[in-house]
Amino acid sequence: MADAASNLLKGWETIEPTGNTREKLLDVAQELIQTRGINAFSFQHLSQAVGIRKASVHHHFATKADLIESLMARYLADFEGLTKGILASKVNGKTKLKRYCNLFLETLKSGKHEKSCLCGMLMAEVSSVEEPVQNQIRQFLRDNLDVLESILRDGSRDGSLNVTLNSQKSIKSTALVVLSTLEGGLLIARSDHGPEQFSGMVTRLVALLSAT
Amino acid sequence: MADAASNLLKGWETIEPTGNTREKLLDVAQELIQTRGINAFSFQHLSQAVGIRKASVHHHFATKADLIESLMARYLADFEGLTKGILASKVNGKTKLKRYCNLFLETLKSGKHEKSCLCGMLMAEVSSVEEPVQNQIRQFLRDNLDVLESILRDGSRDGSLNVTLNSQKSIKSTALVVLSTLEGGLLIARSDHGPEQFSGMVTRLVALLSAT
DNA sequence: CTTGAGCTACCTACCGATTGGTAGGTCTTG
DNA sequence: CAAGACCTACCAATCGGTAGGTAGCTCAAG
Repeated sequence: MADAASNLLKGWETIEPTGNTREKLLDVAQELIQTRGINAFSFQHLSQAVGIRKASVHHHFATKADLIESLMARYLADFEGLTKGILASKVNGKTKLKRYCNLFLETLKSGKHEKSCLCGMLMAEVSSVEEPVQNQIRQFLRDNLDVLESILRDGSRDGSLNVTLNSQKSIKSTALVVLSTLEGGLLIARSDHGPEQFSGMVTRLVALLSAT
Repeated sequence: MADAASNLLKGWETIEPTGNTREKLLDVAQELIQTRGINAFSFQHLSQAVGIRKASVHHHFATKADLIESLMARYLADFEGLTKGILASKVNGKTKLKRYCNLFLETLKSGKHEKSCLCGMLMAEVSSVEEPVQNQIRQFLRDNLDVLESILRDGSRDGSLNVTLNSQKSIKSTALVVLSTLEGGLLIARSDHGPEQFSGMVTRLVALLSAT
């Protein structure tokens, strides 16, 4: 590592298309935040993991707030793509609900260490993020509650889920129960008995909402 | 249950609580962790809030890990007292469940800023705490799941709650769903629409588990 | 074809502030 | 006088961030 000069020269031969470093920084930052949290990761860790110097990270993201905002924007877009895929699939509501829950399970299982939802981690440390990111968090919640509401409505219509639809408030509350369960379940499973525990919980949650 | 404070002492001749400074330190630390998280509070903040110097905090708690361990020990004991009171009360299971959920609502509403569950915050930042505290977290989870299981069993017996009891695994999973919902709901409500939102979610959760 | 301005991406070296923690002294009280 | 509680003064490490420089690429003007 001491011969940074030769690293520099040899590095350029195998340089890849621009934009790659920035994405890699976001990838590592996301993994670090999902495993450790926002206040337990630093530009130092980030730079070491990616293989560039700390100051170079600032070239891509001026401040930590900028980094997190960019990261959340990407996360929101990714999640929206995944949920749209589920909503568009031609299966009944119960199956859609299962698939939606599996997004969280996959998050927990992916990577070397057990990860939580990025937005869940930011919610826990919400007092440490700037206002733009707080708005992004609320956006994530609104998006997901809308998706869940849609799924619950589908399931109620096709008879696979049992949700009382007479009250507009009721279905929104049910969506909130589901999202809360998934977010809380991730945190608990990560500290306790891992993906298996989470998976069992999801099964029970879906059963609670299923038609008898 | 062993008092963690006595672990710091060679002998156990000083069981009696020392001056209230120590308790005040724990109070402030708990409030800071519940609002900001473990990595966003420092001995500096703590000393300023209590009105003593930073070095004096170290007189009461040698390290940050010691502080958190003592804090969690107190929290576990407090929570156990509260839940025992609920379990012992002569009301039906559904009412017990409502009262249990209200413990979390009260946590959210208490204090100047909106607070989450201490254990929920530690779960989010679990990678930043030492092994003894990780064990305390798991203890908290086990205690609460046992309490919930007991409540659900009561409600099933007296007919106020509708939980399929044929499977031992089912009732444990249901307890986990409830705890996850409460922990996740605290985080969401704190970032979104506050105690009202949480309260509405709890109402829906109880309804989902109620006898038709 | 060459030159050089301007760009991106990265670097070394530094900044003040804050972190958790320690050494050692002072004051009070039983 | 012993011990608990609190103090001042310090430490190395790390934090987010900045200043200023360099290597390679692109592209237009001479």
